[in-house]
Amino acid sequence: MNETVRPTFLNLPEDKQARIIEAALTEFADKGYQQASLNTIVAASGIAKGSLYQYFTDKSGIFLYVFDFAIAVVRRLLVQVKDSTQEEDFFTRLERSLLAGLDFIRQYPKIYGIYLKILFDQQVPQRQELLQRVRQYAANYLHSLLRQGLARGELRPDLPAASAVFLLDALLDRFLQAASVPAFDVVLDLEQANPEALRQRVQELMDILRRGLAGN
Amino acid sequence: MNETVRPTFLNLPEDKQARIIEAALTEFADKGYQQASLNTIVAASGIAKGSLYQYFTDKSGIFLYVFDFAIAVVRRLLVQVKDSTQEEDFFTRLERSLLAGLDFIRQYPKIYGIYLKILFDQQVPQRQELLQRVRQYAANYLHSLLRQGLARGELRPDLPAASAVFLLDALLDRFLQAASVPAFDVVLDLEQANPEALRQRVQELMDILRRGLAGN
DNA sequence: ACTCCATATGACCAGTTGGTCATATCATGT
DNA sequence: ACATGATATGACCAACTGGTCATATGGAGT
Repeated sequence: MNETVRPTFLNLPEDKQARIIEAALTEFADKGYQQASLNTIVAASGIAKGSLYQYFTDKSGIFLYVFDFAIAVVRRLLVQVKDSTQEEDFFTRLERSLLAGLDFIRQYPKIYGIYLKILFDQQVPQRQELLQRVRQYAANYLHSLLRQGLARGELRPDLPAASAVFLLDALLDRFLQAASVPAFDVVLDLEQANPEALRQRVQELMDILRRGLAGN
Repeated sequence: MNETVRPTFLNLPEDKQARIIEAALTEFADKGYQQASLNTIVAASGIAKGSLYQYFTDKSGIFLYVFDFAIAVVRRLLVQVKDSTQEEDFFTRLERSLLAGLDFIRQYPKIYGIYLKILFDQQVPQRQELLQRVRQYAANYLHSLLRQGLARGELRPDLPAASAVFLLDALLDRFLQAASVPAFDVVLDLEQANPEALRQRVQELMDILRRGLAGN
Protein backbone atom coordinates (compact mmCIF):
# COMPACT_ATOMS: atom_id res chain seq x y z
CA MET A 1 0.00 0.00 0.00
CA ASN A 2 2.16 2.90 -1.23
CA GLU A 3 0.84 6.36 -0.53
CA THR A 4 0.00 8.41 -3.57
CA VAL A 5 -2.01 11.21 -1.97
CA ARG A 6 -0.53 13.53 0.65
CA PRO A 7 -2.37 14.58 3.84
CA THR A 8 -2.27 18.16 2.60
CA PHE A 9 -4.81 17.30 -0.08
CA LEU A 10 -7.20 15.68 2.39
CA ASN A 11 -7.03 18.80 4.62
CA LEU A 12 -8.22 20.96 1.74
CA PRO A 13 -11.75 22.41 1.74
CA GLU A 14 -14.09 19.93 0.11
CA ASP A 15 -15.00 22.12 -2.82
CA LYS A 16 -11.35 22.61 -3.69
CA GLN A 17 -10.76 18.85 -3.57
CA ALA A 18 -13.81 18.35 -5.76
CA ARG A 19 -12.59 20.92 -8.30
CA ILE A 20 -9.26 19.15 -8.62
CA ILE A 21 -10.73 15.65 -8.85
CA GLU A 22 -13.19 16.86 -11.45
CA ALA A 23 -10.47 18.47 -13.54
CA ALA A 24 -8.26 15.37 -13.35
CA LEU A 25 -11.17 13.06 -14.17
CA THR A 26 -12.00 15.15 -17.23
CA GLU A 27 -8.45 15.24 -18.51
CA PHE A 28 -7.71 11.54 -17.97
CA ALA A 29 -11.05 10.47 -19.47
CA ASP A 30 -10.35 12.66 -22.46
CA LYS A 31 -6.70 11.88 -23.16
CA GLY A 32 -5.77 8.69 -21.33
CA TYR A 33 -2.83 8.52 -18.97
CA GLN A 34 0.30 9.49 -20.84
CA GLN A 35 -1.40 12.04 -23.07
CA ALA A 36 -3.09 13.76 -20.15
CA SER A 37 -1.36 17.04 -19.35
CA LEU A 38 -0.80 18.20 -15.80
CA ASN A 39 -0.76 21.74 -17.14
CA THR A 40 -4.32 21.28 -18.33
CA ILE A 41 -5.46 19.90 -14.99
CA VAL A 42 -3.76 22.74 -13.18
CA ALA A 43 -5.31 25.37 -15.43
CA ALA A 44 -8.80 23.84 -15.23
CA SER A 45 -8.81 23.63 -11.46
CA GLY A 46 -7.21 27.04 -10.97
CA ILE A 47 -4.25 26.00 -8.87
CA ALA A 48 -0.48 26.29 -9.36
CA LYS A 49 1.54 23.44 -10.74
CA GLY A 50 3.63 23.33 -7.58
CA SER A 51 0.50 22.81 -5.50
CA LEU A 52 -0.30 19.62 -7.36
CA TYR A 53 2.94 18.18 -6.07
CA GLN A 54 2.04 19.18 -2.52
CA TYR A 55 -1.11 17.08 -2.89
CA PHE A 56 0.15 14.02 -4.76
CA THR A 57 3.45 12.23 -5.16
CA ASP A 58 3.46 12.41 -8.96
CA LYS A 59 1.33 12.00 -12.08
CA SER A 60 0.53 8.37 -11.42
CA GLY A 61 -0.45 9.27 -7.86
CA ILE A 62 -3.12 11.61 -9.20
CA PHE A 63 -4.36 9.01 -11.63
CA LEU A 64 -4.64 6.22 -9.07
CA TYR A 65 -6.47 8.48 -6.65
CA VAL A 66 -8.99 9.46 -9.30
CA PHE A 67 -9.43 5.81 -10.28
CA ASP A 68 -10.25 4.83 -6.70
CA PHE A 69 -12.76 7.63 -6.55
CA ALA A 70 -14.39 6.44 -9.77
CA ILE A 71 -14.57 2.79 -8.83
CA ALA A 72 -16.32 3.63 -5.57
CA VAL A 73 -19.10 5.26 -7.59
CA VAL A 74 -19.46 2.19 -9.82
CA ARG A 75 -19.55 -0.15 -6.87
CA ARG A 76 -22.48 1.72 -5.35
CA LEU A 77 -24.47 1.32 -8.57
CA LEU A 78 -23.89 -2.42 -8.86
CA VAL A 79 -25.02 -3.08 -5.29
CA GLN A 80 -28.10 -0.96 -5.81
CA VAL A 81 -29.20 -2.66 -9.03
CA LYS A 82 -28.63 -6.11 -7.58
CA ASP A 83 -30.72 -5.37 -4.50
CA SER A 84 -33.55 -3.62 -6.28
CA THR A 85 -34.13 -6.48 -8.74
CA GLN A 86 -33.86 -9.31 -6.23
CA GLU A 87 -37.40 -10.51 -6.94
CA GLU A 88 -37.23 -10.54 -10.74
CA ASP A 89 -36.37 -13.53 -12.92
CA PHE A 90 -32.91 -13.98 -14.41
CA PHE A 91 -33.48 -12.45 -17.82
CA THR A 92 -35.37 -9.47 -16.46
CA ARG A 93 -32.52 -8.79 -14.05
CA LEU A 94 -30.04 -8.94 -16.91
CA GLU A 95 -32.16 -6.56 -18.92
CA ARG A 96 -32.44 -4.15 -16.02
CA SER A 97 -28.70 -4.30 -15.45
CA LEU A 98 -28.02 -3.36 -19.05
CA LEU A 99 -30.39 -0.42 -18.98
CA ALA A 100 -28.95 0.71 -15.66
CA GLY A 101 -25.50 0.59 -17.24
CA LEU A 102 -26.70 2.84 -20.04
CA ASP A 103 -28.11 5.32 -17.53
CA PHE A 104 -24.87 5.27 -15.62
CA ILE A 105 -22.78 6.05 -18.68
CA ARG A 106 -25.07 8.88 -19.59
CA GLN A 107 -24.83 10.26 -16.06
CA TYR A 108 -21.09 9.73 -15.55
CA PRO A 109 -19.54 9.67 -19.02
CA LYS A 110 -16.13 10.59 -17.63
CA ILE A 111 -15.98 7.59 -15.33
CA TYR A 112 -16.81 5.32 -18.23
CA GLY A 113 -14.23 7.18 -20.30
CA ILE A 114 -11.53 6.36 -17.75
CA TYR A 115 -12.50 2.70 -17.91
CA LEU A 116 -12.19 2.68 -21.68
CA LYS A 117 -8.73 4.20 -21.40
CA ILE A 118 -7.51 1.64 -18.89
CA LEU A 119 -8.78 -1.05 -21.20
CA PHE A 120 -6.23 -0.48 -23.91
CA ASP A 121 -3.78 2.17 -22.88
CA GLN A 122 -0.65 0.10 -22.30
CA GLN A 123 1.01 2.84 -20.33
CA VAL A 124 -1.49 3.26 -17.52
CA PRO A 125 0.29 2.69 -14.20
CA GLN A 126 -0.61 -0.62 -12.57
CA ARG A 127 -2.87 -1.27 -15.51
CA GLN A 128 -3.15 -5.02 -15.05
CA GLU A 129 -4.22 -4.69 -11.46
CA LEU A 130 -6.78 -1.98 -12.18
CA LEU A 131 -8.21 -3.86 -15.13
CA GLN A 132 -8.49 -7.03 -13.14
CA ARG A 133 -10.36 -5.24 -10.37
CA VAL A 134 -12.98 -3.93 -12.76
CA ARG A 135 -13.45 -7.21 -14.62
CA GLN A 136 -13.68 -9.12 -11.35
CA TYR A 137 -16.53 -6.89 -10.18
CA ALA A 138 -18.48 -7.56 -13.33
CA ALA A 139 -17.80 -11.30 -13.25
CA ASN A 140 -18.83 -11.63 -9.60
CA TYR A 141 -22.01 -9.73 -10.31
CA LEU A 142 -22.98 -11.94 -13.23
CA HIS A 143 -22.00 -15.08 -11.42
CA SER A 144 -24.26 -14.18 -8.55
CA LEU A 145 -27.18 -13.53 -10.90
CA LEU A 146 -26.50 -16.83 -12.61
CA ARG A 147 -26.42 -18.84 -9.39
CA GLN A 148 -29.73 -17.43 -8.27
CA GLY A 149 -31.24 -18.12 -11.69
CA LEU A 150 -30.04 -21.71 -11.55
CA ALA A 151 -31.38 -22.18 -8.02
CA ARG A 152 -34.81 -21.01 -9.17
CA GLY A 153 -34.76 -23.34 -12.15
CA GLU A 154 -34.85 -20.49 -14.67
CA LEU A 155 -31.73 -21.83 -16.39
CA ARG A 156 -30.80 -25.29 -17.59
CA PRO A 157 -28.90 -27.16 -14.87
CA ASP A 158 -26.15 -28.46 -17.18
CA LEU A 159 -25.07 -24.94 -18.14
CA PRO A 160 -21.26 -24.49 -17.94
CA ALA A 161 -21.24 -21.54 -15.54
CA ALA A 162 -17.85 -20.02 -16.36
CA SER A 163 -18.47 -19.97 -20.10
CA ALA A 164 -21.91 -18.52 -19.56
CA VAL A 165 -20.51 -15.71 -17.42
CA PHE A 166 -17.90 -15.08 -20.09
CA LEU A 167 -20.53 -14.78 -22.80
CA LEU A 168 -22.75 -12.51 -20.72
CA ASP A 169 -19.84 -10.28 -19.76
CA ALA A 170 -18.79 -9.98 -23.39
CA LEU A 171 -22.30 -9.08 -24.51
CA LEU A 172 -22.98 -6.51 -21.79
CA ASP A 173 -19.62 -4.83 -22.13
CA ARG A 174 -19.92 -4.62 -25.89
CA PHE A 175 -23.46 -3.34 -25.69
CA LEU A 176 -22.38 -0.41 -23.52
CA GLN A 177 -19.45 0.34 -25.81
CA ALA A 178 -21.66 0.18 -28.88
CA ALA A 179 -24.06 2.63 -27.32
CA SER A 180 -21.38 5.16 -26.45
CA VAL A 181 -18.36 4.81 -28.74
CA PRO A 182 -19.04 6.39 -32.15
CA ALA A 183 -18.58 4.18 -35.23
CA PHE A 184 -18.00 1.13 -33.11
CA ASP A 185 -21.33 -0.48 -33.79
CA VAL A 186 -22.16 -0.88 -37.46
CA VAL A 187 -24.90 -3.43 -36.86
CA LEU A 188 -27.55 -2.20 -34.45
CA ASP A 189 -26.87 1.54 -34.65
CA LEU A 190 -27.32 1.75 -30.88
CA GLU A 191 -25.63 5.12 -30.61
CA GLN A 192 -28.40 6.83 -32.58
CA ALA A 193 -31.30 4.72 -31.33
CA ASN A 194 -34.07 6.22 -29.22
CA PRO A 195 -34.91 4.67 -25.84
CA GLU A 196 -37.79 2.66 -27.26
CA ALA A 197 -35.63 1.12 -30.01
CA LEU A 198 -32.93 0.39 -27.45
CA ARG A 199 -35.38 -1.52 -25.27
CA GLN A 200 -36.52 -3.47 -28.30
CA ARG A 201 -32.93 -4.49 -29.11
CA VAL A 202 -32.28 -5.50 -25.53
CA GLN A 203 -35.30 -7.78 -25.60
CA GLU A 204 -34.22 -9.39 -28.83
CA LEU A 205 -30.83 -10.09 -27.30
CA MET A 206 -32.40 -11.53 -24.14
CA ASP A 207 -34.53 -13.78 -26.31
CA ILE A 208 -31.49 -15.10 -28.16
CA LEU A 209 -29.73 -15.72 -24.86
CA ARG A 210 -32.75 -17.60 -23.56
CA ARG A 211 -33.51 -19.80 -26.55
CA GLY A 212 -30.23 -19.90 -28.48
CA LEU A 213 -29.64 -19.54 -32.19
CA ALA A 214 -30.83 -22.96 -33.26
CA GLY A 215 -33.32 -24.03 -30.55
CA ASN A 216 -37.03 -24.83 -30.94
CA MET B 1 -8.40 10.33 -51.60
CA ASN B 2 -5.59 12.49 -50.21
CA GLU B 3 -2.07 11.23 -50.78
CA THR B 4 -0.17 10.30 -47.69
CA VAL B 5 2.70 8.37 -49.28
CA ARG B 6 5.09 9.93 -51.74
CA PRO B 7 6.26 8.22 -54.95
CA THR B 8 9.79 8.29 -53.57
CA PHE B 9 8.87 5.66 -51.04
CA LEU B 10 7.36 3.35 -53.64
CA ASN B 11 10.54 3.62 -55.75
CA LEU B 12 12.61 2.34 -52.85
CA PRO B 13 14.09 -1.18 -52.93
CA GLU B 14 11.57 -3.60 -51.47
CA ASP B 15 13.66 -4.60 -48.50
CA LYS B 16 14.09 -0.98 -47.46
CA GLN B 17 10.34 -0.42 -47.72
CA ALA B 18 9.79 -3.53 -45.65
CA ARG B 19 12.24 -2.42 -42.98
CA ILE B 20 10.45 0.91 -42.60
CA ILE B 21 6.95 -0.59 -42.55
CA GLU B 22 8.06 -3.15 -40.00
CA ALA B 23 9.59 -0.49 -37.75
CA ALA B 24 6.49 1.70 -37.97
CA LEU B 25 4.16 -1.24 -37.34
CA THR B 26 6.12 -2.18 -34.24
CA GLU B 27 6.15 1.32 -32.84
CA PHE B 28 2.47 2.08 -33.48
CA ALA B 29 1.36 -1.29 -32.13
CA ASP B 30 3.42 -0.70 -29.04
CA LYS B 31 2.61 2.90 -28.24
CA GLY B 32 -0.51 3.89 -30.12
CA TYR B 33 -0.60 6.90 -32.41
CA GLN B 34 0.30 9.97 -30.41
CA GLN B 35 2.77 8.21 -28.15
CA ALA B 36 4.61 6.62 -31.07
CA SER B 37 7.90 8.40 -31.69
CA LEU B 38 9.18 9.08 -35.18
CA ASN B 39 12.69 9.09 -33.72
CA THR B 40 12.20 5.48 -32.65
CA ILE B 41 10.94 4.46 -36.10
CA VAL B 42 13.82 6.24 -37.75
CA ALA B 43 16.38 4.61 -35.45
CA ALA B 44 14.88 1.13 -35.81
CA SER B 45 14.81 1.27 -39.59
CA GLY B 46 18.23 2.90 -39.91
CA ILE B 47 17.24 5.95 -41.96
CA ALA B 48 17.50 9.67 -41.29
CA LYS B 49 14.57 11.64 -39.94
CA GLY B 50 14.55 13.84 -43.02
CA SER B 51 14.13 10.80 -45.24
CA LEU B 52 10.90 9.89 -43.52
CA TYR B 53 9.49 13.18 -44.74
CA GLN B 54 10.61 12.42 -48.27
CA TYR B 55 8.53 9.24 -48.10
CA PHE B 56 5.39 10.41 -46.31
CA THR B 57 3.59 13.70 -45.84
CA ASP B 58 3.64 13.57 -42.06
CA LYS B 59 3.13 11.32 -39.03
CA SER B 60 -0.49 10.55 -39.85
CA GLY B 61 0.56 9.69 -43.40
CA ILE B 62 2.85 6.98 -42.07
CA PHE B 63 0.16 5.65 -39.79
CA LEU B 64 -2.51 5.47 -42.45
CA TYR B 65 -0.17 3.73 -44.87
CA VAL B 66 0.72 1.12 -42.26
CA PHE B 67 -2.96 0.64 -41.44
CA ASP B 68 -3.79 -0.04 -45.09
CA PHE B 69 -0.98 -2.55 -45.23
CA ALA B 70 -2.30 -4.29 -42.11
CA ILE B 71 -5.92 -4.43 -43.20
CA ALA B 72 -4.92 -6.05 -46.49
CA VAL B 73 -3.38 -8.91 -44.52
CA VAL B 74 -6.52 -9.36 -42.42
CA ARG B 75 -8.74 -9.34 -45.47
CA ARG B 76 -6.80 -12.19 -47.04
CA LEU B 77 -7.33 -14.30 -43.92
CA LEU B 78 -11.08 -13.73 -43.76
CA VAL B 79 -11.58 -14.73 -47.37
CA GLN B 80 -9.49 -17.82 -46.90
CA VAL B 81 -11.33 -19.05 -43.80
CA LYS B 82 -14.70 -18.41 -45.37
CA ASP B 83 -13.83 -20.38 -48.47
CA SER B 84 -12.14 -23.28 -46.75
CA THR B 85 -15.13 -23.95 -44.45
CA GLN B 86 -17.85 -23.58 -47.07
CA GLU B 87 -19.07 -27.15 -46.55
CA GLU B 88 -19.24 -27.13 -42.75
CA ASP B 89 -22.33 -26.35 -40.66
CA PHE B 90 -22.83 -22.95 -39.06
CA PHE B 91 -21.46 -23.68 -35.60
CA THR B 92 -18.42 -25.50 -36.91
CA ARG B 93 -17.64 -22.58 -39.16
CA LEU B 94 -17.93 -20.21 -36.24
CA GLU B 95 -15.62 -22.41 -34.22
CA ARG B 96 -13.10 -22.57 -37.02
CA SER B 97 -13.23 -18.80 -37.44
CA LEU B 98 -12.44 -18.28 -33.78
CA LEU B 99 -9.49 -20.64 -33.82
CA ALA B 100 -8.24 -19.07 -37.04
CA GLY B 101 -8.43 -15.70 -35.31
CA LEU B 102 -6.28 -17.00 -32.48
CA ASP B 103 -3.71 -18.29 -34.93
CA PHE B 104 -3.68 -14.99 -36.74
CA ILE B 105 -3.02 -13.01 -33.55
CA ARG B 106 -0.23 -15.33 -32.62
CA GLN B 107 1.28 -14.97 -36.08
CA TYR B 108 0.77 -11.21 -36.45
CA PRO B 109 0.59 -9.79 -32.94
CA LYS B 110 1.53 -6.32 -34.15
CA ILE B 111 -1.36 -6.10 -36.56
CA TYR B 112 -3.75 -7.05 -33.79
CA GLY B 113 -1.97 -4.54 -31.55
CA ILE B 114 -2.70 -1.76 -34.03
CA TYR B 115 -6.38 -2.73 -34.07
CA LEU B 116 -6.55 -2.55 -30.29
CA LYS B 117 -5.00 0.91 -30.39
CA ILE B 118 -7.47 2.21 -32.94
CA LEU B 119 -10.25 0.85 -30.80
CA PHE B 120 -9.81 3.31 -27.97
CA ASP B 121 -7.12 5.80 -28.80
CA GLN B 122 -9.20 8.92 -29.35
CA GLN B 123 -6.37 10.67 -31.15
CA VAL B 124 -5.82 8.27 -34.02
CA PRO B 125 -6.27 10.18 -37.30
CA GLN B 126 -9.51 9.34 -39.10
CA ARG B 127 -10.27 6.97 -36.24
CA GLN B 128 -14.00 6.71 -36.88
CA GLU B 129 -13.53 5.79 -40.49
CA LEU B 130 -10.83 3.19 -39.76
CA LEU B 131 -12.82 1.66 -36.93
CA GLN B 132 -15.90 1.46 -39.06
CA ARG B 133 -14.00 -0.29 -41.83
CA VAL B 134 -12.78 -3.02 -39.49
CA ARG B 135 -16.12 -3.54 -37.78
CA GLN B 136 -17.88 -3.65 -41.12
CA TYR B 137 -15.63 -6.45 -42.33
CA ALA B 138 -16.42 -8.52 -39.27
CA ALA B 139 -20.13 -7.85 -39.48
CA ASN B 140 -20.32 -8.73 -43.17
CA TYR B 141 -18.44 -11.92 -42.52
CA LEU B 142 -20.78 -13.00 -39.73
CA HIS B 143 -23.84 -11.94 -41.65
CA SER B 144 -22.81 -14.10 -44.55
CA LEU B 145 -22.26 -17.11 -42.30
CA LEU B 146 -25.63 -16.51 -40.70
CA ARG B 147 -27.50 -16.29 -44.00
CA GLN B 148 -26.05 -19.55 -45.20
CA GLY B 149 -26.87 -21.19 -41.86
CA LEU B 150 -30.44 -20.00 -42.12
CA ALA B 151 -30.74 -21.19 -45.70
CA ARG B 152 -29.64 -24.66 -44.65
CA GLY B 153 -32.08 -24.74 -41.76
CA GLU B 154 -29.36 -24.92 -39.13
CA LEU B 155 -30.77 -21.86 -37.35
CA ARG B 156 -34.29 -20.99 -36.28
CA PRO B 157 -36.05 -18.99 -38.99
CA ASP B 158 -37.46 -16.33 -36.63
CA LEU B 159 -33.99 -15.29 -35.49
CA PRO B 160 -33.54 -11.47 -35.50
CA ALA B 161 -30.48 -11.36 -37.76
CA ALA B 162 -29.01 -8.00 -36.73
CA SER B 163 -29.11 -8.78 -33.04
CA ALA B 164 -27.62 -12.21 -33.66
CA VAL B 165 -24.72 -10.71 -35.61
CA PHE B 166 -24.21 -8.21 -32.83
CA LEU B 167 -24.02 -10.96 -30.21
CA LEU B 168 -21.65 -13.08 -32.28
CA ASP B 169 -19.40 -10.14 -33.03
CA ALA B 170 -19.26 -9.25 -29.34
CA LEU B 171 -18.39 -12.80 -28.33
CA LEU B 172 -15.72 -13.37 -30.97
CA ASP B 173 -14.04 -10.02 -30.43
CA ARG B 174 -13.99 -10.49 -26.69
CA PHE B 175 -12.70 -14.01 -26.99
CA LEU B 176 -9.69 -12.84 -28.96
CA GLN B 177 -9.04 -10.02 -26.54
CA ALA B 178 -9.33 -12.36 -23.57
CA ALA B 179 -6.81 -14.70 -25.12
CA SER B 180 -4.27 -11.97 -25.78
CA VAL B 181 -4.71 -9.04 -23.39
CA PRO B 182 -3.27 -9.86 -19.94
CA ALA B 183 -5.59 -9.55 -16.93
CA PHE B 184 -8.57 -8.88 -19.16
CA ASP B 185 -10.22 -12.24 -18.68
CA VAL B 186 -10.76 -13.22 -15.06
CA VAL B 187 -13.28 -15.94 -15.86
CA LEU B 188 -11.92 -18.48 -18.34
CA ASP B 189 -8.20 -17.78 -17.97
CA LEU B 190 -7.84 -18.08 -21.74
CA GLU B 191 -4.47 -16.40 -21.80
CA GLN B 192 -2.85 -19.24 -19.85
CA ALA B 193 -4.91 -22.08 -21.30
CA ASN B 194 -3.31 -24.77 -23.47
CA PRO B 195 -4.71 -25.45 -26.94
CA GLU B 196 -6.79 -28.39 -25.73
CA ALA B 197 -8.43 -26.36 -22.95
CA LEU B 198 -9.06 -23.56 -25.43
CA ARG B 199 -10.87 -25.90 -27.80
CA GLN B 200 -12.95 -27.18 -24.90
CA ARG B 201 -14.00 -23.62 -23.99
CA VAL B 202 -14.86 -22.82 -27.58
CA GLN B 203 -17.14 -25.84 -27.74
CA GLU B 204 -18.90 -24.89 -24.53
CA LEU B 205 -19.52 -21.44 -25.95
CA MET B 206 -20.82 -22.88 -29.23
CA ASP B 207 -23.16 -25.09 -27.25
CA ILE B 208 -24.55 -22.13 -25.32
CA LEU B 209 -25.03 -20.24 -28.57
CA ARG B 210 -26.87 -23.19 -30.07
CA ARG B 211 -29.18 -24.09 -27.22
CA GLY B 212 -29.38 -20.91 -25.16
CA LEU B 213 -29.18 -20.45 -21.41
CA ALA B 214 -32.65 -21.70 -20.52
CA GLY B 215 -33.67 -24.08 -23.32
CA ASN B 216 -34.21 -27.86 -23.09
C1' DA C 1 33.98 15.71 -67.31
C1' DC C 2 29.76 17.95 -66.62
C1' DT C 3 24.86 18.47 -65.74
C1' DC C 4 20.69 17.38 -63.60
C1' DC C 5 17.58 15.64 -60.58
C1' DA C 6 16.10 12.24 -57.23
C1' DT C 7 17.47 10.82 -52.83
C1' DA C 8 19.74 11.17 -48.15
C1' DT C 9 21.17 13.56 -44.14
C1' DG C 10 21.25 15.36 -39.28
C1' DA C 11 21.69 19.80 -36.98
C1' DC C 12 18.23 22.69 -35.75
C1' DC C 13 13.61 24.82 -34.24
C1' DA C 14 9.65 25.96 -31.43
C1' DG C 15 6.54 23.77 -28.44
C1' DT C 16 5.28 20.84 -24.72
C1' DT C 17 6.04 17.71 -21.04
C1' DG C 18 6.61 16.05 -15.86
C1' DG C 19 8.83 17.65 -12.14
C1' DT C 20 11.58 21.07 -8.79
C1' DC C 21 12.47 24.68 -5.62
C1' DA C 22 13.33 29.11 -3.60
C1' DT C 23 10.28 32.21 -2.09
C1' DA C 24 5.88 34.21 -0.65
C1' DT C 25 1.53 34.05 1.85
C1' DC C 26 -1.49 32.69 5.44
C1' DA C 27 -3.35 31.15 9.92
C1' DT C 28 -2.72 30.32 14.52
C1' DG C 29 -0.91 30.50 19.29
C1' DT C 30 1.28 33.37 22.49
C1' DA D 1 3.72 42.00 17.43
C1' DC D 2 6.06 38.07 16.61
C1' DA D 3 7.21 33.31 15.51
C1' DT D 4 6.13 28.94 13.51
C1' DG D 5 4.74 25.68 10.40
C1' DA D 6 1.52 24.55 6.78
C1' DT D 7 0.21 25.92 2.21
C1' DA D 8 0.68 28.30 -2.36
C1' DT D 9 3.24 29.85 -6.25
C1' DG D 10 5.20 30.13 -11.02
C1' DA D 11 9.72 30.68 -13.13
C1' DC D 12 12.69 27.28 -14.36
C1' DC D 13 14.85 22.76 -16.05
C1' DA D 14 16.17 18.84 -18.91
C1' DA D 15 14.14 15.78 -22.05
C1' DC D 16 11.61 14.90 -25.87
C1' DT D 17 8.39 15.82 -29.67
C1' DG D 18 6.99 16.51 -34.90
C1' DG D 19 8.71 18.87 -38.46
C1' DT D 20 12.19 21.79 -41.54
C1' DC D 21 15.92 22.83 -44.53
C1' DA D 22 20.42 23.79 -46.38
C1' DT D 23 23.58 20.81 -47.90
C1' DA D 24 25.61 16.46 -49.50
C1' DT D 25 25.56 12.27 -52.23
C1' DG D 26 24.52 9.15 -56.17
C1' DG D 27 23.70 7.74 -60.66
C1' DA D 28 22.21 8.37 -65.48
C1' DG D 29 22.60 10.77 -69.84
C1' DT D 30 25.53 13.43 -72.70
